Amino acid sequence: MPELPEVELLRRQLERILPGRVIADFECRKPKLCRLRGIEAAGPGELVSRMRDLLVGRRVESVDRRGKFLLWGLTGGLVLAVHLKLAGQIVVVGPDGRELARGGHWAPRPGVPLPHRATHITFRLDDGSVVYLTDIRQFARLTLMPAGEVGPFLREFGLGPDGLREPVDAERLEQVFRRRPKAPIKAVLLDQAVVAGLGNIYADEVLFATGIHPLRPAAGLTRPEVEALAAAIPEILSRAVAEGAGPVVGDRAARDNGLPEVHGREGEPCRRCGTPIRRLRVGGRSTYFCPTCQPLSP
DNA sequence: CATTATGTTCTGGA
DNA sequence: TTCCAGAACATAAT
Repeated sequence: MPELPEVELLRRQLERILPGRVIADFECRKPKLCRLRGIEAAGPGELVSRMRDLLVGRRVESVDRRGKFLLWGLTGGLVLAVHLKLAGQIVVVGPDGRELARGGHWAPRPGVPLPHRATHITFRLDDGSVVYLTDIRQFARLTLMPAGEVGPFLREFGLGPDGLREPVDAERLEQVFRRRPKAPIKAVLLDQAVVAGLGNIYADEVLFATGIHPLRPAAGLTRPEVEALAAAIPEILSRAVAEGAGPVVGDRAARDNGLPEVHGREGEPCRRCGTPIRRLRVGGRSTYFCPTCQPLSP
């Protein structure tokens, strides 16, 4: 998905729109995107209608975030957890047809009329505005559950501390790293148990900022390197939020001066030393780094 | 046609 | 048994 910064930016938009609104209708054309948790199981054929019955008439009270999950607090003690995964997108259109919010990944691009053919879920609100969830790859997930289930639900994903709201503890990082003797640090940073919210782009950014080669075994990092990582993670994530995050948004000038500094810049000169940025594959993901600033041996 | 894509989970082999 | 790389998920853009 969208990584933490983009989810946070979307959360801030939704927080100005959704709270106070009542869900007037809910439609879903792809039942597999929907889940119920801690609520009496319905047959697969009844899942969407059950979910609709539970959602319609409820007021949104809050829009929270944990890692890459958006958490909509609803009246009656229910919470809707939304995960956009790789390609999910939320667009809110006001009663007058004007766009009020947009966040998530690519298709459909701005200007493409909604609902798009990949718009699988639609919420109609009591003031006439509409929330569209579009996902060209159908990986996004909506889970409706009682508020008491949120803790266990997130625990099942092994979510670690949120990369933005809690300081990252170097001590704990070191412990987690020691349990992965051979895994490259880049792969370990993608594990949401380490820091919830880091994804492929910002894992690269954090390693560049700290001068650590992505293939270094996590367990082999020195204490000062782990401390540098712990400091860099919240710093980079909050900077990304401040800059408006994401290579998809942002104009050319922002891209030249702001984040991302290495990700997606193969062949471009490193901003610090001028060496061409290189790309390799780690854990199946494209990984960008500066071979000079991020040496393989410390 | 081949490659790539901001995420997560499962499988199978070492 | 633990750990890790790769495949799978489903589709579009380049």
